[in-house]
Amino acid sequence: MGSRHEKNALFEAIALMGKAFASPRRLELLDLLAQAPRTVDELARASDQSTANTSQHLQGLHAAGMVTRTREGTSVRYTLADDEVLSLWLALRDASRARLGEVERAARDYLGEDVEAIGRVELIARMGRGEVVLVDVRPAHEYEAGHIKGARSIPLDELQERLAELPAGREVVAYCRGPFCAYAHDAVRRLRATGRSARRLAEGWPEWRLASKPAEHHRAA
Amino acid sequence: MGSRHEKNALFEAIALMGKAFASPRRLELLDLLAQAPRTVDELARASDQSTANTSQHLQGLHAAGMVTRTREGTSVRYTLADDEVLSLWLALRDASRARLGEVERAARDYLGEDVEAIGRVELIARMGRGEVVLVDVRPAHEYEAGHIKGARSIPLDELQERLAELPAGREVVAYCRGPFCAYAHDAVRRLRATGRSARRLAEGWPEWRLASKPAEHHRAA
DNA sequence: CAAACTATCCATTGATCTATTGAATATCGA
DNA sequence: TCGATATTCAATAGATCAATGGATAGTTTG
Repeated sequence: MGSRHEKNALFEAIALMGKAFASPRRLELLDLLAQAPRTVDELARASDQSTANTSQHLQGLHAAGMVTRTREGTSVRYTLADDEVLSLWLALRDASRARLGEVERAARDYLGEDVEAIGRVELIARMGRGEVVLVDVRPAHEYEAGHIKGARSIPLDELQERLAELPAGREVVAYCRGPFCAYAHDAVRRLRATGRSARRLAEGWPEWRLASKPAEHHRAA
Repeated sequence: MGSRHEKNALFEAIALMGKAFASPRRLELLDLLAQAPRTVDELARASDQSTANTSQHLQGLHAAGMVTRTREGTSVRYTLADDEVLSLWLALRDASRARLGEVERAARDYLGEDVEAIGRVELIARMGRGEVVLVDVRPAHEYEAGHIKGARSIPLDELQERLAELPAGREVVAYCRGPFCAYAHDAVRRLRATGRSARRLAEGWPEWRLASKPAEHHRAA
């Protein structure tokens, strides 16, 4: 006990979990799972990689205790293990954005020109006064897996056809998966192109949900 | 914009930071830096690895924006970049402990038989009533870099010789670097061997400091 | 300026990780 | 039971990473 050997073993064990965060593919899977549980096949298609590869990465995440799986008939559905994993992923994502120029640059390239955002507190205030209509532009099944109270679901695909559903007088606020998700940006651009006033919510559903939870610990700068 | 290529670039950029957490050596360096800034040479000796290797890992951490460095004469001193990095490391450590049996096992092997611990709130209460004496058993320079208010420094090395400094009537509470640090465990065992009543503080200095800070965000399950 | 010291660079080696392919397994429905 | 679908396993080659030892560069002291 107390020797170098045991100490190494300890850090190696912790690094097992660290390694899970070391591959872009796995991070993308985590990001998808943060929205809703999914099957291997769905994840493979959503992340544009082979099923075998997806399965392997999912097993890596499973070995690190970060996801759980349940068999559903012929397919296997993976789920994020718990909110601790979710918050860890969000913290890593935010930290990397704050300190790596590459991330910020890649985000700009991916998201296109920034569109005006609205924050949590302002949204709550304006919703309370009935001044805005909140729209979840993620795919329908992600909305069904959980969404901000008071939001209506209009997946980005269907936005053009369903414009009429949006009351003309009120500002539209769109949200999606999070700060690195292009859906809300896209939605706002399209809405503005039709002359409506629209903004995007700065955060996505997972962040909103975590922030709404009774904080047990509190740790993060 | 919005293509698969840009999305890949984004996740690759985030993974740059994830990779920093993927090596046990780097984690050990982070753990040491969480206590106090140190030079390359100090880190190399504290982690039992070659200077060249230590330097390389430190540069990796630097590239990920997790540490800063300042030249001090002939040597270079590395410092943890900020509390966001610290809390990320602590969160990873705790999460891995909670979900990987390997970590818990390795921790037990390293720490030896568990000794009775005292929590934050109880300690504060008892200190307020003057019932306990709080001892920081880390190396002196870590104490100097920051310590719990009201604690006195008695490095583990010097504990035997300085037993007389501890008032006989009061319970002794020892703390050190954190839950995976053996110093406090050791100290408590030795104190008890001399017939004193002693417990270890469940957390270490970095956790204490973070928990005492005004929480800005709060994120972690 | 030279000597001593510290940190970094560099090339090499061995180990580990990733993606791919094709085969194997499990479940469901006919 | 057979065929179809979904997932996992096994084997491979290519890429990346970690550690080593020796050379190099920057800083202080004599």
